[in-house]
Amino acid sequence: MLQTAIQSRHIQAPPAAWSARTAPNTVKTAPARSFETQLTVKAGETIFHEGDEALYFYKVLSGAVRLVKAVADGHRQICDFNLPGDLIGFSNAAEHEFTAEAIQDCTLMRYRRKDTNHLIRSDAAFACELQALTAKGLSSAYAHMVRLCHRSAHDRLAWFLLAMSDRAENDDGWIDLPMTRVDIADYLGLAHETVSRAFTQLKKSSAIVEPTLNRIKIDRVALEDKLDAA
Amino acid sequence: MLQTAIQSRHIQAPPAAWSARTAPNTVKTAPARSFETQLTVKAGETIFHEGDEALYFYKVLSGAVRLVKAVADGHRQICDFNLPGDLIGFSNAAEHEFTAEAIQDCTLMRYRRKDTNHLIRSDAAFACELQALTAKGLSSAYAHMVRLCHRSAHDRLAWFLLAMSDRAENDDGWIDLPMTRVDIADYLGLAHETVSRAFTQLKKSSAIVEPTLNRIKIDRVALEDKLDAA
DNA sequence: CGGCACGTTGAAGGATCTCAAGCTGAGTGG
DNA sequence: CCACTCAGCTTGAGATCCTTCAACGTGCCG
Repeated sequence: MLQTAIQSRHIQAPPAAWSARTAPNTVKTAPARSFETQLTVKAGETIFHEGDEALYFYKVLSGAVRLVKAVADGHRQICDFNLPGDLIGFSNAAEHEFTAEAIQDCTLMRYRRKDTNHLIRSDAAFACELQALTAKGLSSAYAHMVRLCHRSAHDRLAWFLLAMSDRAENDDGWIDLPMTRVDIADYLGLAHETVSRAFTQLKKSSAIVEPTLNRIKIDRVALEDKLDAA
Repeated sequence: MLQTAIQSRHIQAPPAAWSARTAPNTVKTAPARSFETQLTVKAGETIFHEGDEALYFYKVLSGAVRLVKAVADGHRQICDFNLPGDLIGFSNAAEHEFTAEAIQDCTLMRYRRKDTNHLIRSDAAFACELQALTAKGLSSAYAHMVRLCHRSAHDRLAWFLLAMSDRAENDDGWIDLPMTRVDIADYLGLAHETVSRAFTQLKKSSAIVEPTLNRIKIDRVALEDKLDAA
C-alpha cells in the first residue's frame, strides 16, 4: 500500500485522509428517516453561503462539492473538495464558515442541526461516528496545510493528484477530476496558469496520462519520486 | 453552554472552561482528580511524537506549544500554536497526527483517551462537548488555510499578527510572541529570512512596534489596511 | 456565427528562496 | 570582567520560481 511505501522513506504520509468521509461503497440511498431529507443540487448552485445561519449539515451521496472562503483581496481559498460519503458543514458554530457550491450535479442528505444533539444523546453509535468524521476532517485540514506549505507548484500538484488517487480512483485505475483548473489553483494557492503548466510538464514527463481534461491516470511511483526529489 | 455542561457533570472544580480557546486568566491549577494528571514540560521538549499511539490528550495551563508535521524534503509545517486554555491532540485517531513540542516551559493537564471514549458512550453532554471542540479545531484550521493562501508574505504575517492579537494580547496592549522567527516561517510557509524582512518593513512603516524580539504592539488599522490594499 | 467559459502557452517582471555574511544577546567559563 | 560560543535574527545579492498580462485555442450552446 502507498502508506507503507512512503513511510519507509520517511516521508509524510500522503493526504489519504481527506475531509470527513466514509468509504464510497458505504454510500447508499438511505431510507427516509424523520431526521434526514434527501435533496438534489445542480452543478454551479450554492448549497449554503459563508455566514448563513447553520441550520443544516449535509452528507454527499453523489456528485462533488467545493468549500470556498472568500478572501479580502478578491481571491478565494477552496478549503476542501467533498466527494460521496463526505460530511459538509458540520461545526457547532452558529454560522457556516464557508460557502458550499456544487461543482457537479449532486444528491445530498440533509440533517437538521438542532436534532444533532438529541441524536447524539439517543444514539451512541451516531455520536461516535460523528465525532470520528469530524476528527477526520481536522486530520484532512492538517494534511492540506502540509500540501500548501510545499514551496514548489509541482510538489503541490503531485501531492494533490496522489490524494485524489487515494480518494477517487475508479476500479479501472482512472481518476475523475470534477473540478476545473481554476478550482485546483484556488485549492493549492497557485495561479491557474501555473497549475496548467504543471499539468503539461507532468504529462510530458509521463507522470500522468490525460486523454481528456477531467479524466487522468497517474504513475504513482513517478509522482512520489518527484516529491522525494524536491 | 456546552462548557458549563461538562464542568458541572464531570469536573467539579473547574479546570477553567473546556474550550479550545479559553481566556488565559481563567486558567487555574486544578486539583488532582482520577482522570487527569498535571505535568510540566521544559522548553524544547517533546510532549508526543507524530505517529505515537494516542493514549492521552492535553490541555495547556501555561506556556506555549507548537504542533509540527514533518515534510518529505526536510522542511516542516507548523499546524498550530497552542496557548493556555487550548486543547492538544483530542482527535479520535489511533495515532497522533503531529508532534507536539513545548516552545516555552509549560504546565499541562493530561487526560486519558480511553476514559474519553468511555465518557462519550456513557455521557451525551460530554460527547456534545467534545464534538464542539473538534469542530472548533476544524474552524481554526480553515482559517489558517486562508492565511496560507494569501500570496504575499506581508499579508501572511499581517494576518498572523492580527490573529495573535485577538488571541494573546495582554491587558496593556502588548502581545507576547513565544515562538521564534523560524517557527513563524514554518507556520506561514515562508523562509525565515522572508519573515524577518517582513517584520523589518512593518516596523519601518510603523504598523508594529517591537522593542524586544518577543514583545510587540500592533497598529490594527495599519495592518488591516495592508490586507485590504493587497 | 458569435459569445463564453475553460484551458494552454509565451514573455516580462517581481517576489521569494537560497546562499552567505554579519549582528545581537544570553549563557559559560576563565 | 572579559572572551568565547551558540542560537536566533538581520541584511545583502543573485538565481529561481511564480505571477501577471496577453494572446490564442478549444468545445459548448444559443
